[in-house]
Amino acid sequence: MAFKGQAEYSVDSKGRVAIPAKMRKSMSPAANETFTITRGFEDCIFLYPMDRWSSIEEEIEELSMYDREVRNFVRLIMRWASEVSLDGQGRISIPNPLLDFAELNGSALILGAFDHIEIWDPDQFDGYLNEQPDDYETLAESVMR
Amino acid sequence: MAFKGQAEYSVDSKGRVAIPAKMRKSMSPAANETFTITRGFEDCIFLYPMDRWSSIEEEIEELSMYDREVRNFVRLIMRWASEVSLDGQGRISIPNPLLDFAELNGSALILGAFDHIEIWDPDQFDGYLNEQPDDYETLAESVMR
DNA sequence: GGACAATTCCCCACATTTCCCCACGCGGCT
DNA sequence: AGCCGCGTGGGGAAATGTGGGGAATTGTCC
Repeated sequence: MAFKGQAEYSVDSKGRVAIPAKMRKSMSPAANETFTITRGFEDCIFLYPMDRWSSIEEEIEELSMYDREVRNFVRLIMRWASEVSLDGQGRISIPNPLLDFAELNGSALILGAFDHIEIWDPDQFDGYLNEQPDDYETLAESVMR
Repeated sequence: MAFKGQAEYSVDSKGRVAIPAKMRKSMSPAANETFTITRGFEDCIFLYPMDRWSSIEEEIEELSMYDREVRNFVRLIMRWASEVSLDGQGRISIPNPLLDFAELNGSALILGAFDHIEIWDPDQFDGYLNEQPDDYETLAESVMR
């Protein structure tokens, strides 16, 4: 089941954020209430359920560490990655480095994004939207063919 | 399980550095809390769990020592290599030659890098990042196809 | 070959951080 | 109106990183 929807929740003083109940329910039991959280593209945080993440790891495993670009990429993706599990209240705690990276302070925008969940600082997301040259209709044309 | 995450820890006067608990836990028991530590690529130190290292040794074994380049490479990689084990507090001690090579003094950046752990001097790593021409998004496109 | 010095290894103790559990309040559903 | 689910906040206990001391080992010099 794909992740859908959005919510704006608070980030408490310990760096914890609630994951919307609807998204929690659309996770496979195989994920064991556990995510791999890492740096996303464009200033946000990605949250992959464990079962989905393991297929990404398989892709990375195919790469050759003797290639400079590969090393660079692996350093960037793995450096920010860590495993996080839901606590009894359905929250995760975001590691400090990622809090800084995404410039989260006080509140967070949680987005369902098909195979993963994204966490944005609300202001950063506004900025991102304004930067995009193409509107929804144009994008659909070029992406969906 | 792959190595993930980053941490900035201190290198004490005896050349000891703690390995983050999360990385220790993602090691196979077959590694027996032992690493092969050696010179890495791009001014850092590589730390391979024993079980992973033995597969690298198998790769090297396939190479022909009658090839000049092979001899050269083998000298470079094996010269710096040594076995280190975790002490009771989850630390390793870094051999002096490698401390000098990586220009470590006082603090170290520990990076999870999938099949190995990297140890950087924080300033060196900053420099490395700044040298890279491509950003994360561009790298991902070209590396992950 | 033996004694000394230096280094390495292992163990213990402390301070901080992280993790897990419990309690409250708001809102929607029955 | 009452109940249950959901997001929010805080406190206590265990785990984690840091520093230092003493014993065993190694290498060196006489």
